[in-house]
Amino acid sequence: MATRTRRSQRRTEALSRERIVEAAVELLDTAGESGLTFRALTERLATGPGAIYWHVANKDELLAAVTDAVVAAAVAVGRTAGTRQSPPEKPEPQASPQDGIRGVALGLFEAIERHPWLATQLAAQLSRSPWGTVTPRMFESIGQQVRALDVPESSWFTVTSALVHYVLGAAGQNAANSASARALAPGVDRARFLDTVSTAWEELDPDEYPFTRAVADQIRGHDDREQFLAGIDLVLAGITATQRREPRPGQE
Amino acid sequence: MATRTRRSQRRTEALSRERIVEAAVELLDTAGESGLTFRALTERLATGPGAIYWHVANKDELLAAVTDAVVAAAVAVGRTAGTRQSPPEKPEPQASPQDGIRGVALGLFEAIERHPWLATQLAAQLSRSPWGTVTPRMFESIGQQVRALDVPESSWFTVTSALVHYVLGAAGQNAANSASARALAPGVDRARFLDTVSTAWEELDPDEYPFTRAVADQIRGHDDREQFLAGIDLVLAGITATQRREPRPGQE
DNA sequence: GCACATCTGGAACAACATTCCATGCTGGAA
DNA sequence: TTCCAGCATGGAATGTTGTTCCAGATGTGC
Repeated sequence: MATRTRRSQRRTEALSRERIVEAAVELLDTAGESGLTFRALTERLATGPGAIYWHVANKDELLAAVTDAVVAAAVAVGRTAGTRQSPPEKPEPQASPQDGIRGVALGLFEAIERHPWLATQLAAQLSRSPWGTVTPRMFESIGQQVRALDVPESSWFTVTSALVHYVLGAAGQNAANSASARALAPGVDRARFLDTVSTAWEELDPDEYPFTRAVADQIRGHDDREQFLAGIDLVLAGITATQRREPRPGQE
Repeated sequence: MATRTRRSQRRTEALSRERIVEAAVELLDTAGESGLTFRALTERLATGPGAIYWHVANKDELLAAVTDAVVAAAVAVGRTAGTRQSPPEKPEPQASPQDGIRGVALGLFEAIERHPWLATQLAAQLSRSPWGTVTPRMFESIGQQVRALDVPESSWFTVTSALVHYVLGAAGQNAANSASARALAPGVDRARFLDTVSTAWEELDPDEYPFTRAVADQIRGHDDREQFLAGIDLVLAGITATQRREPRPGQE
């Protein structure tokens, strides 16, 4: 607790909204959602609550800013078609729109994997102000790729919404997996964790859960990322299937 | 505040886990997520904290129980193919699996619409214990319909996951809409709310948000439920498109 | 060198989840 | 009936949280 060097540090590393957000992200990553408290923040930034409250209105606004910052970085990475830190000289010469969508989706997927708290926060932020700054960000990144498909403009909104919603739901669930896999077995491979889940599902009531028991074994070998992309491809296939036909099918 | 009749009521309406969960749901519905406090619970149940803690371990467990109860009711309704309170005598004679899936999805959709806090809680519960009691419930309801499609067994898990994930993401987002529409304009129609959002999107930076600005106008007339089902149909179309082909397409 | 708005941090406060414990109640045994 | 064991209860007390208040420090205009 460096209490004596504060005055000389004052303007050397001045407090700013960005520094607060940065510290909050680190706290969330290391200590989890319950680890982000104003007291921990003041200690980490060697300051007092008043200083923080001068830059952010309250905890909700801080969480919103944190979520927005991480999402912004995620879709920025995703926009370069999914390869992490690709050299910006030739940004994917003839990447298909499908690959672009996979890239953005994977960017969000990996962001949630890196920051497990992001799943909950995304849901919370979308509930609090659904049309805030985070929704347009994802909407824009995916929508730009949708526009590159041969989808009629009247369907842009619906199609993009479907993709965004799938990404949100899937990434959230998969982030939860990796989070508890990490918590349950820090060093052990996730195979052990998946095996536990699979066994638990196999022991469900046969009358109530026949289907879940039947697919329980498929959990064991599965790869989160592959399955996530398989879902994306499912939606993409649905898009091309329903948008390419001439006027409309008589009955589904 | 009936403080005097407590002793005679003691065993008349005994405290139970179910009564606590029921009261918690009502509190969440009327006062929002922040309205569910142990103090409010004790007042509503005319008891003390110790009595509640005798039945539930802590707030997290209470929230898990509450979420599970609401989800269980939702998929039970959805399983009867989407029509609310249909007479149980003839439960949908020749309903297609597609309609079954739409029914279960709509059941969850409407549950989140009725209980706006459910979206956040679902995300939180899935993050805390992803393979708890709520995931198998949704998985089973949708999976039983997937099995009725002509999908090969090897794809059951992937296909069902994709559907569940879309439902979670879409229902969460749409619940957020109706929630803030209600909060913003209690009596006014949601057209006014959608108009506000649309205008906000039209005023975004043209360089950063060209697509979002382009589709902003499509927000105005759109119906949450229709769009939700359109997304479901998109995934269903993708399923039939990719699963009906004989062995496998050479390249996507 | 002086005043001003900007910025800081410590102390104080209300609300919260949770724990503790003395007391009440109920169903069965004497 | 009377008693007792143990399930069940509710009020008081505790520690932590988000948030507010305010006296003072800091750097910038004169």
